[in-house]
Amino acid sequence: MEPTKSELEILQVLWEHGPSTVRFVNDKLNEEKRAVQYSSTLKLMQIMAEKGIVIRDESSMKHVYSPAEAEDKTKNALLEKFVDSMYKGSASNLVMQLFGNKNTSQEELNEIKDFLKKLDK
Amino acid sequence: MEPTKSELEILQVLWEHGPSTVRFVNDKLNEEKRAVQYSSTLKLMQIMAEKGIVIRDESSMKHVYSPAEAEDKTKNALLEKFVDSMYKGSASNLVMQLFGNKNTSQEELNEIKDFLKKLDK
DNA sequence: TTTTTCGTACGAAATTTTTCCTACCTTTGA
DNA sequence: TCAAAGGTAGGAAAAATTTCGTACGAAAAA
Repeated sequence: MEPTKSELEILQVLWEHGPSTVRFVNDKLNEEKRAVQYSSTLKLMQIMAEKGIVIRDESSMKHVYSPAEAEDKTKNALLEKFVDSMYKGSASNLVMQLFGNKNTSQEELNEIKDFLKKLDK
Repeated sequence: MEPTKSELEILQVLWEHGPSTVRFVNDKLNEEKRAVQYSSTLKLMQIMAEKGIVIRDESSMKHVYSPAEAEDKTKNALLEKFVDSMYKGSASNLVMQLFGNKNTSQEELNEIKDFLKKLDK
């Protein structure tokens, strides 16, 4: 299913740090993103568990949550949706946009070029 | 400002077809996306005008709406946000994900190659 | 002229998403 | 033992987004 904006933030913590408790995720959000109450994070993660976006291990009192799907799979789906809606499905258009964007560093651009060259072999 | 999901759909019609009336946009949405009432599209476009996302020409009775910002500028901003949140700001990671995905075709790759050649000149 | 069609304005409802209060249970430590 | 700290559950409210009914005016057609 489709994670909402806030749900995505939580997924990102789980991706980065692995299976986590609500307390841990909430702390990270407060450190890295924005102020949010513990009970809000709890509620959201409960909803995500209901939706099947995350899996909850209840064996210990402190429930441990993990992403239900692999990071890559979810990201691919979101990326594809983004490309579809923003670039009519054309990945090359997206890349061209990236190269036209002055915020993309030269270093990044070189990495991309190298990567594409290798792919071509 | 940040367009919402529905607002983005409207922007896309405006980008593709140029300055348009509500009627026109609503027709396109119904053809290309999903059923939606005229008054809903009208309301949304009015809100977008208030927010400054689009500009409204009221000189004729049929108001004509255009995007307030260039398509590229808006898309760059959204792309950057996407890269930041999903790939920690690494555009090359995004590209790798894109082409690690089996759905991206050889044709797409060739387009990019051509594009890069031209860039190099 | 009169009716019908097509436009905008606006308020309010519906839906989705987010936030947090409160109750209550378990564990910890004084 | 028993208070304090820390956990979950659940409901409800708040906020954001989306949808649409209705009123009303202008233009076009009959």
